[in-house]
Amino acid sequence: MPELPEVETTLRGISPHVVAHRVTTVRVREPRLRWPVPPDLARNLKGQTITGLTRRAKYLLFHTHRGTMLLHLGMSGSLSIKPRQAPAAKHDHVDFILDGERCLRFTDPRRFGSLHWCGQTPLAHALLRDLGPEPLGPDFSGNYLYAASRGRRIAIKQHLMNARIVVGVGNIYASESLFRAGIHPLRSAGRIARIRMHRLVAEIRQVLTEAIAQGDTTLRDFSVGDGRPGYFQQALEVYGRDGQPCRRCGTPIRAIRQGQRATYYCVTCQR
DNA sequence: CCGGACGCCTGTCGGC
DNA sequence: TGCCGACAGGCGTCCG
Repeated sequence: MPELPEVETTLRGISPHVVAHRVTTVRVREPRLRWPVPPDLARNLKGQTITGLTRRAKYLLFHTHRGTMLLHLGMSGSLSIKPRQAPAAKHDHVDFILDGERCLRFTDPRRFGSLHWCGQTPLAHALLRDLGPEPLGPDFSGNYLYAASRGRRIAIKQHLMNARIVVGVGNIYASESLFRAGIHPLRSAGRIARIRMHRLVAEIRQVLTEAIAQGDTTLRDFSVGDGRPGYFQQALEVYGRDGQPCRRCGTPIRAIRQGQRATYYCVTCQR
């Protein structure tokens, strides 16, 4: 399910229910996620107050005085806030009881998500250590992306989805931002001019920002975890529009495969 | 170092 | 209707 905007929306939705609240019980029904849920996770977290909730790439970081829990939603994961005694459905794998009252529930049909426990320096964790800059942060600039693309023969679309280059640009927004920037997804990263990289970075930031804003709107209309929109019903320009006319020029949108992932683009608007 | 392929899972959908 | 393969928004790991 989640690309970065969905993760950010999840963070904003659950934050008020989680931050400054105490985890009184951890219930792991299914430890077989992408990696086994650490056996000591419950012991470490139990009794701790969540002092802060942050995000790095698509990981959510639950901070406590004893350490930090990392949570990744994988492709089909979601978090919801439920009453303490809410009956568990099929893919409800982990419950965190908060103040003995409410329940933060992790649901994930495909079990590509994961939970980790790490110490006081979570950013040093192996999964976070080598990640590139945040797409909405100050370090992600046209100059940076240009420099990070020198000598790279890989297609720009796959380059954007490389978390060592920049985090949080998933399959949907890679296609969408390349369309907005007028860049062909198959073009070699190393053969894109600096000025076009500036444009591309601006479009990535713009499309992610719009999606997050839409998430905020959605949050106002639906409480966290009635599981409402899986992903944003945003007006996507190319993603999933194979054969439909380009909104800009009318040429049918084309679908191809790049590294086992679907790519959508307009042959006329993107060069 | 780089780039490409694989695999972890379940659910859904289209075609026959 | 039932079966079967393809595919799904991620990403760490392995291999050449």
